[in-house]
Amino acid sequence: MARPISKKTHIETAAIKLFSRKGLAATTLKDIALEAGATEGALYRHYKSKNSMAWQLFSQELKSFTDLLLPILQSRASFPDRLADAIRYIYGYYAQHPDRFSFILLSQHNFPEQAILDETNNPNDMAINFIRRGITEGDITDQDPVLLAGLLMGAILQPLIMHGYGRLSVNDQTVEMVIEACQRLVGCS
Amino acid sequence: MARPISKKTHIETAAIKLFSRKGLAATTLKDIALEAGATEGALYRHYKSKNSMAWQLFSQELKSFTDLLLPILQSRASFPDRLADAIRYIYGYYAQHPDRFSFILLSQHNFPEQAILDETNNPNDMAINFIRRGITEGDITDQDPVLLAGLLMGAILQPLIMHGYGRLSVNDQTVEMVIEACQRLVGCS
DNA sequence: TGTACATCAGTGAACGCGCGTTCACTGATGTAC
DNA sequence: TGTACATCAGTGAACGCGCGTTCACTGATGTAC
Repeated sequence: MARPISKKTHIETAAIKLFSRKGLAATTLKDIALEAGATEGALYRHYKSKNSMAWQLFSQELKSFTDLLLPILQSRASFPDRLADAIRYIYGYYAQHPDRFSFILLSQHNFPEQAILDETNNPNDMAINFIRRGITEGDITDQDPVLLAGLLMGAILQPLIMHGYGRLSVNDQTVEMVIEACQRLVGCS
Repeated sequence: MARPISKKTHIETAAIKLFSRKGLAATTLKDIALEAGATEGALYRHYKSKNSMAWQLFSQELKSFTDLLLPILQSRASFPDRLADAIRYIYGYYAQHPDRFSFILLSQHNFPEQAILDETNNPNDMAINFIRRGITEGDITDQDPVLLAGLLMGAILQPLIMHGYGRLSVNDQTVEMVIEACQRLVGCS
């Protein structure tokens, strides 16, 4: 018999799934242990505490998401293409890992004090720098990059949130429409 | 001496403030009582339970927000003007009542089962109907109204979320830039 | 006008449950010799 | 090769704290007569 999947993996999958649906505070260790087929004690073989587990999972998931997004935003492609590629990547990531993506999205504001992420991991800063470069290189008109990044991120993410709550179906055609709308929004096409 | 403000008002203000900052699950009745200058028992003179209090506050706050938004969306003004007026109203409401607005925004997904709001109170449906009318009356090109409503709501709300976390300052000029960006987004100008 | 009673917001101590956390123990696996 | 020991993921019972909730009581206000 092949080596079975470790309990740690089960615990992480279960935790991310439950955190993404019920939120950090409303998810209990009992919930997680039950979903993972483990005991509550097993959790403490791998994590110091519930909060430290949540934070550890959050930063590892965020890193795995941003590690591939950053090179897209920084590539040599044209501005509209970079924007389109980024949106395709985000929607593809969500389609493949809905729980992991929702977990990042919903937990991002739950770590008040430790929230000192460097610029290469923080999606906010990544978006702002992306817009800044677009302005510098003359692809979009000069305006507040922080505001434009906010408008853009909201437009990109809200349809995914609505999909998560069953209010919107998302397919390849949807993604292309999101791309067109976002290109209009930033005024680059 | 004038009649003092009732404890109930203090409790409601405190609850909304704390709920909007820490979330429903992470806010305790002790927190609320402390902030309101009341005792935990006092809470049960006005509400059946913590959850019922949260739900009652949420629907009353949502109603007070949407009661003025709906007529703007349904007015006889041109489509771009209705959109601009709606955004000015939303940003004005946030400026006047940041806690109440954030409470609506952050709590909207915390009531899974009772979430049967009618179309006149549900901001999602209001936005969709607004877009639908724009399409019907030929102000914007025919496309999925649910998706476009999502893109629009995301773009409008995200800058306010960023303001709440201190990442963006918002003034009258900002609002006008949001309006222009949203008009480009829906493609109506 | 004063007196007796009803109402009700608010108090503060107490309760019990569920939560995160601890800990002695088990059993499987790896390692030294 | 077999034996003795170390390591460590996982167990499950137990613990104590903090939470939402209850309740007997208080005191102020309104009302009937």
